[in-house]
Amino acid sequence: MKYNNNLPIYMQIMDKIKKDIVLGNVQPGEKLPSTKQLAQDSQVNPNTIARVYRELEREEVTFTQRGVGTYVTKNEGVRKKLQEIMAGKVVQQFLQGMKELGFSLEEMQELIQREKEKEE
Amino acid sequence: MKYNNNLPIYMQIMDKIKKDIVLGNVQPGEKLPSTKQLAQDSQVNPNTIARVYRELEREEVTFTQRGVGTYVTKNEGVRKKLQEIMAGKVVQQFLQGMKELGFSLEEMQELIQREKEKEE
Amino acid sequence: MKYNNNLPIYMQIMDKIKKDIVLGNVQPGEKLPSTKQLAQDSQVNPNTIARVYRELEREEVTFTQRGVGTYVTKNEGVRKKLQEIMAGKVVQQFLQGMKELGFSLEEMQELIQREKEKEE
Amino acid sequence: MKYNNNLPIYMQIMDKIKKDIVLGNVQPGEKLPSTKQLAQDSQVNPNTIARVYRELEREEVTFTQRGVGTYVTKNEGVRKKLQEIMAGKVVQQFLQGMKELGFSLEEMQELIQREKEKEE
DNA sequence: GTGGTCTAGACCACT
DNA sequence: GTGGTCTAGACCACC
Repeated sequence: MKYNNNLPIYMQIMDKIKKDIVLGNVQPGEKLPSTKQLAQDSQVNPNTIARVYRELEREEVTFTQRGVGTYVTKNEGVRKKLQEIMAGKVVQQFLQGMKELGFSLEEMQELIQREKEKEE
Repeated sequence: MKYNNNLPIYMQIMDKIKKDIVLGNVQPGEKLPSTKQLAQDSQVNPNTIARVYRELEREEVTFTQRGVGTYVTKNEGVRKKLQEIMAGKVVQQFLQGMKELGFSLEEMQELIQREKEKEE
Repeated sequence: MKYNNNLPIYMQIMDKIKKDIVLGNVQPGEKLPSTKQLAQDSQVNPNTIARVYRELEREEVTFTQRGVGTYVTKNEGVRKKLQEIMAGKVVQQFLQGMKELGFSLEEMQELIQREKEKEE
Repeated sequence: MKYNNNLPIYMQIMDKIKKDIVLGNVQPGEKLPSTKQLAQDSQVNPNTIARVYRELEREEVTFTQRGVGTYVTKNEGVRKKLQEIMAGKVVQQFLQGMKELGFSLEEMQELIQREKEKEE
């Protein structure tokens, strides 16, 4: 058994940016902070941020204009797509965690239903 | 921003043991491996395992006989209680994660429903 | 026969702190010395003090602010409660010790009474 | 602060023997076990037991006949005297402990009284 | 600077 | 051989 499964920092920052896109905190086409700026804000090495932007571009979430900056892709579908992917991860984690505790899908539904009733 | 949300090793191992109890992999009253044994198996320092067993005893999940070993509590209710507590945590994590992505409880229900249909 | 009835160091230090709270030497809400400071003062390893503060927090005698310090709980009732618990222990030890010497409760009362008269 | 205040083993064994005399488990004039025998029973070095008997003799609790054995003193008063001395220690410990917790002698009396009522 | 965790290795008490 | 305690020293996260 290994007991250190932390996500690398660059992935955590990527997730944070994606979440901001999903929630509309940053809009399609909007400029993201400079590498140096974000490095300072996140208390992280600029190389790490460079990697963040490189990977985001590879995933076609952002695009980069050399000497100018990094922008959120203008493709409007990106929001929806990101939301689905990230939600999928959360759902899978939930399903796995509950299955490991011996719960069936029906029981999971009931638990969510109970939350709904609690909210009312 | 926080870029480290890992549980400490001793808690991860506690969770692993609790999960084993919930699933019936270890029965009430059954002896758990010795600290040194589990330390070796888990590639972890014996002190860390000592802490695991100390905290589990505090939570009345196990009991300890000095010079003999650590045993799962004989109280049959423990299984049920642990299941509820641990499931509660997984559910809360799910709810929070999905809310952060802008999902409503209804949408979460639909996603689980879709999983159910996938399974059939 | 057992020839070692010493409390572990960490418990002795816990008792010392509790006693200080009971006597008002430290007030509710007051900051306790840092682990490293107290470790130096007590000529004890910082890990041992860490355990002291961890257990005190578990008993809700103190609370901890990560990166700031450890404080006596603000709940005013703590003083009274601690006093009762600790006095109970002293009384039980007394009762047991005297019973082992063949004294009755009446005789114990007389001895305390004699102390009272001595004082006057 | 020092946190190791264990009584030396030889004193603990002396106390045990005195307690037995007080309670009449061994009678005045009765023979005590041999050094070797008691050493084995107590899992202790024979030199330690030799010291026990030497000190008990010095306190005139026992007397020794060379080549024969060690005996409880025939003086009938010894029982009473030992009881008083040992009880005095227990009482002093109690008084000090309670004073450190801020209790008055009256309050101590009340607590003992409460024990008496509990017993009935 | 604070507390929190972990390792390495030691010694002790109990069986 | 078991768990319980302690030390020494290290690294991390938070403020």
